[in-house]
Amino acid sequence: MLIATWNVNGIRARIETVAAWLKDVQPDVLCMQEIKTVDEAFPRQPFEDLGYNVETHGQKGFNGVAILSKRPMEDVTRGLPGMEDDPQARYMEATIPGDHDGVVRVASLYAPNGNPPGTEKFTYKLRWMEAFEAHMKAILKLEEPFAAGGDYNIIPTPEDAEFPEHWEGDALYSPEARAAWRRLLNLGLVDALRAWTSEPGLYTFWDYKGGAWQKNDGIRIDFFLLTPQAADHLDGARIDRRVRAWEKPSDHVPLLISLDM
DNA sequence: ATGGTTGGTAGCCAA
Repeated sequence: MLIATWNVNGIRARIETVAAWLKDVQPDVLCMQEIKTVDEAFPRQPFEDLGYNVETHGQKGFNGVAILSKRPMEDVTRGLPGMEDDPQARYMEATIPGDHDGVVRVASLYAPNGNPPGTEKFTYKLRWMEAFEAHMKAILKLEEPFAAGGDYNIIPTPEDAEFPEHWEGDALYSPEARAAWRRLLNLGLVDALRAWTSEPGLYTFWDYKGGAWQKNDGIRIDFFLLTPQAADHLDGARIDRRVRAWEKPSDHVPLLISLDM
């Protein structure tokens, strides 16, 4: 089964782009971030018309995540455990049956940006990552297939940026954020794209500003982290950078994984 | 060279 994650930067501004991409690639599941709308205003119809079930966890104006799935979803949960008082909509999960007899639980997450460092936004980013790490510890104990897809807002290594020097002093490249990422890997979670390929220059985000796309000033900040039981089924991972050159693009592009299940 | 695009909103705000 093909599972994708894509920070769409406003679903109401991206209906045609996302629908065209779904028609072309036909993923079984799409995790979306930054839908930037309340659930009631999410444009469900165009995606239901393409054969997708739609579950959302939105808020007014900012943030917001969603999961689209061709197969019906079960046990949908909204909000990150340990962050129950958080008004920002950044996390949801759903259980999705595979093509055969397997089942995978999927998370769609939008981790805080955290800029600028040294502010409340930065401490919120670190607090959110701590809660996510604690939740992943609990997930790993279940020893079940689990795929956490989304915008982690972390540049883990210099190899994850075309110009790492551009990101010195940025929250995404801060020692604290990178340490949070390493702790997730040290728990035993697998970076799906890196498990599949060691190809350099793989990025998922190019800023709208300063002609970043034209200069290939990209960073890899969108990921699928897999439990070992999900990684056992991994039989492909790729970034679809074509869409960054489309009309009215998001500043992020889709990341896809294929699970043989 | 504290920059300069986009989306959603009425906060120049967040990214």
